[in-house]
Amino acid sequence: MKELKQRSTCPVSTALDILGDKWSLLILRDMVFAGKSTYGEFVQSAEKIATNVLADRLAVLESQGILSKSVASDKKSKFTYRLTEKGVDTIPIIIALVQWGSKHGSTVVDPGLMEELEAGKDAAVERYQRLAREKALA
Amino acid sequence: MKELKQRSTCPVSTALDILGDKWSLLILRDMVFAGKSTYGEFVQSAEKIATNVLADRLAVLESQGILSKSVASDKKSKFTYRLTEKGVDTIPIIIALVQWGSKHGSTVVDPGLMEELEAGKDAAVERYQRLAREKALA
DNA sequence: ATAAATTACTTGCTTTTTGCAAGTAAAAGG
DNA sequence: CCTTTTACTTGCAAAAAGCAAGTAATTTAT
Repeated sequence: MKELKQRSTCPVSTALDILGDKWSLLILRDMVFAGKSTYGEFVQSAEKIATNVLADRLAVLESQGILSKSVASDKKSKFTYRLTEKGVDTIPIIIALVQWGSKHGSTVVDPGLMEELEAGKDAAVERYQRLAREKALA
Repeated sequence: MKELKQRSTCPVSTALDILGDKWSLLILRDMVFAGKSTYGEFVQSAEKIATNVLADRLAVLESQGILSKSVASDKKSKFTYRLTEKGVDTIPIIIALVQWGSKHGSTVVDPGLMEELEAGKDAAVERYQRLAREKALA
């Protein structure tokens, strides 16, 4: 397991020590909103993550118990990454980022998601968490 | 001003392009929870930010309209940083990080804040946003 | 059976970001 | 004045991220 440097015992700080890099939360976003689960799918994202960085981030997220890695059902040369409960618990963070980004950035937002968020953020969070848990069991 | 590199038009991505570095959200945390407002106060945080990085982050956050800089009321060699409305809107992100960090990290959490969050997250968010707006007017 | 394609990486090198220690400069206080 | 406060800047080292290419175990196609 890769040892993590903790800057302090503040919860915000420890959360950022794990998730506060340039890519981790974008990988989690792809899992939550795009249903991605493989290395090959993550590589294809719009933001163009470098393959060595992706491999490193996946290893850290797995070692931190945020996602689990298992051999895919169809091929044994393929791996499936799924959110653990600790990973599912990051969804409120990601939703908060969606809201801030869509309000203040020059962004293109899925209208369906926007509508759902306006109708009620907590309900949206719970729905995506439920979906992620269902996937994890599949 | 400093031009920001945008990786994509996804709201999560654009939010992280601005806030997703090692220090910005910790500076905002200090403003929201510790009521800090000056360079000297930010430097003293438990996580020990380097002074050049602090200066750079403050400049970026100001140029992005997340905080405003003004001469302090007492001394003109002192500056006061305050959250703008765009900055106040980051509070839900910070609260989400507090919740995740306190649930999953080895952290020390203010019991009063924990209790308030358990009683209702939205109410806590609104209270801290109200406090930040009051400060901004002072 | 074998050659080509898929899948998930690794390796070596460059660039960017962060970290560290010291120095500067204007203003305030004694 | 002379010292302290306040907010930085500078120069260099270390760590993280970016880029292009290469490797290796399957899996599919011929």
